[in-house]
Amino acid sequence: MVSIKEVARHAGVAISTVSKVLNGYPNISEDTREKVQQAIKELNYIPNSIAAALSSKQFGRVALVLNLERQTQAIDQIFMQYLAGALDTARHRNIEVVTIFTTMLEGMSAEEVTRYFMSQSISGVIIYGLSKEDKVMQQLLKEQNFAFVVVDAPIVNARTSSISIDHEQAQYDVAKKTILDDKCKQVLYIAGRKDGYVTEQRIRGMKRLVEELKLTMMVRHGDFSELAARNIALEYAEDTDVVVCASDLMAIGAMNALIDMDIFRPVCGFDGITLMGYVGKQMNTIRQDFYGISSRAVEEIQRIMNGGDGQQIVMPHSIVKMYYQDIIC
Amino acid sequence: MVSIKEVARHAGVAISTVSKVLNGYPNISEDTREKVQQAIKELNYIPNSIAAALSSKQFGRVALVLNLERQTQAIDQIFMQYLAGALDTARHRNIEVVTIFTTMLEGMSAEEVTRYFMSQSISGVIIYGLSKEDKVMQQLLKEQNFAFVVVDAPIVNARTSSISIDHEQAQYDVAKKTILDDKCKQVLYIAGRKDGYVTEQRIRGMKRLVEELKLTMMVRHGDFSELAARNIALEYAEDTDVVVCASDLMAIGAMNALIDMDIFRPVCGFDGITLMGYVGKQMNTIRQDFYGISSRAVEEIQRIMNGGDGQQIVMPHSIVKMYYQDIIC
DNA sequence: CTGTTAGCGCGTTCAA
DNA sequence: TTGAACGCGCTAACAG
Repeated sequence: MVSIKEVARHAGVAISTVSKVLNGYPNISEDTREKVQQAIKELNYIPNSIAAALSSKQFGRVALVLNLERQTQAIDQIFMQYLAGALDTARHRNIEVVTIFTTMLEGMSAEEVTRYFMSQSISGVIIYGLSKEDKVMQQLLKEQNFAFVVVDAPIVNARTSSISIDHEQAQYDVAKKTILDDKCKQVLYIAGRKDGYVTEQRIRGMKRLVEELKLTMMVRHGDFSELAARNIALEYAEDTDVVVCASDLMAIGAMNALIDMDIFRPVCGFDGITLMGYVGKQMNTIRQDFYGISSRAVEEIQRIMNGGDGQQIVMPHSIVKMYYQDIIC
Repeated sequence: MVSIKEVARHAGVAISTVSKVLNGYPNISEDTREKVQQAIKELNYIPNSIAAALSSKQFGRVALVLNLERQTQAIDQIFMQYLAGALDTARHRNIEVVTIFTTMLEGMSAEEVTRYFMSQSISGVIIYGLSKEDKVMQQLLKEQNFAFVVVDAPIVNARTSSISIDHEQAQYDVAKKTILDDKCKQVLYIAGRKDGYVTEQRIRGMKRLVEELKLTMMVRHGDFSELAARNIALEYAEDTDVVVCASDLMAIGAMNALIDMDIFRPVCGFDGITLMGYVGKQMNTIRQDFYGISSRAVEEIQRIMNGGDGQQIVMPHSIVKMYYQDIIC
């Protein structure tokens, strides 16, 4: 492997001069700059980013921590988008990224995870799909040994930023559109897991809407499970005008239940995943730009790693109507 | 950040002694070993893996290159399983891994990609979803500058191993089971993309079966697209007894077509993705252990990085019958 | 504008 | 069995 030293010798300059050219420092004459570039080309020199990191003490790698839920495999699409957004942006900004699934961290204490991160020179962590019950991550967030960005969880402190759409408003918007289109009065709301961060926010959105439009609402927790939503719909949908679901997957479950019951009710979902198209019906849903959120998260983690304060970031959302043709064309 | 130097001072020994203890060298007295361990604990010392890599010149990171297709978003599940398998195993074996999407490499020449990999100290590459048309990757494979493991493509050379199930046999197996169950004679086979590596292998499996059971077969290319498969089924399914598809997604398209046509034909798929359950019907499909394949791929890349020769690895497959209840419970 | 020097944190001889 | 010394490839003062 050809090193900076050989380049320097070949170009007849000092090592540091080569380094300066490499890193675009000022105060280098056009003349020597070209000589160095020439030598680099001729020797096919490739800088060693590891050595550079060690020397500059600019470690600062970023861990992408993905908390995959067992039951919702079908929505891997969301995590894939998150990954794509983060990896693309990190590459663009020259940030080293380590992909980590929480399954790999199972059985480790907060301290062990900290040590692991540190040994990997990780100084920033982006968490996707954080659960309230994840004691270890909660502990890490409290200790503030790293810079954090938490996606879809409203945690903010000196070293932690939160990023997500406005779930309260989004749930309000999509339900309102669905309800007004069909002049509904009685709402069945199938919410997410009781301990989920976004669950409460979305319920608040629904309550605001119910008050505003003078509706009645029944709330049941479907735990983001298709089957649970299906059973809830089977039990309660008949007596209501519309079924609002806190996730696309639950909307699909509810829709299937309605088909089995042979009754029609408007249904709306939340996420905008491709899978929605496979049910063959059309539904309103909230579209989130997962790629963009994750891309933004990387920019934000960099800011915090550089000493910036944690803050809350709200991303825009939109309502889309998804149906079969949208998907397969 | 506490370094090895401080540990040495704290323990009253030399730096090299600490290093030896750390790396489990022999010829260290039990006495000093304990002293060092003690100091490590007290100072909460965390080894810096980057510096260790630089010093030992043991870089050897592994790139996971994921070639995501635009049209098949619904099967992100497969890539997620691949990722999980590779990441888990890499962590277990203490191999550094870099996750890369081919979209990040678009517009780069083979040489640029080589330089990029080298600057990242990447010496092994695992490729998922390789396309025959990917000139850059094909070039890299030819140049053999890195160790390679290619998943689902039959490429083997001195520095490249191939790993996959036996697609010929798997296609044969699942079709045979489906056909024998219903005593079919006329087969509609919806194959994958014409230039796909696995497409030919699976067609061979079908041909063998057709000969053996004295069937007639019509082959059409559905390009792994749900819509294309749907259209093919609409056009030809009526005149056949059974529809065999080279992917689950196409099986879903065919199944939906059959429902629209209001006729019944047994359908079988290939992949075993969760999504299969959402069509609400039961189908045979090939189940691949994506996690296990990827895990094995990491072991293999390590072997090749250590100088082993490329080889072909065949993983086992199985047939499963998937239906709604399997998925949501 | 350029070169010299001193590390970054660690692994690895080679003497002692 | 231990430790001093060197070097991995590079960056960052500082001096010239």
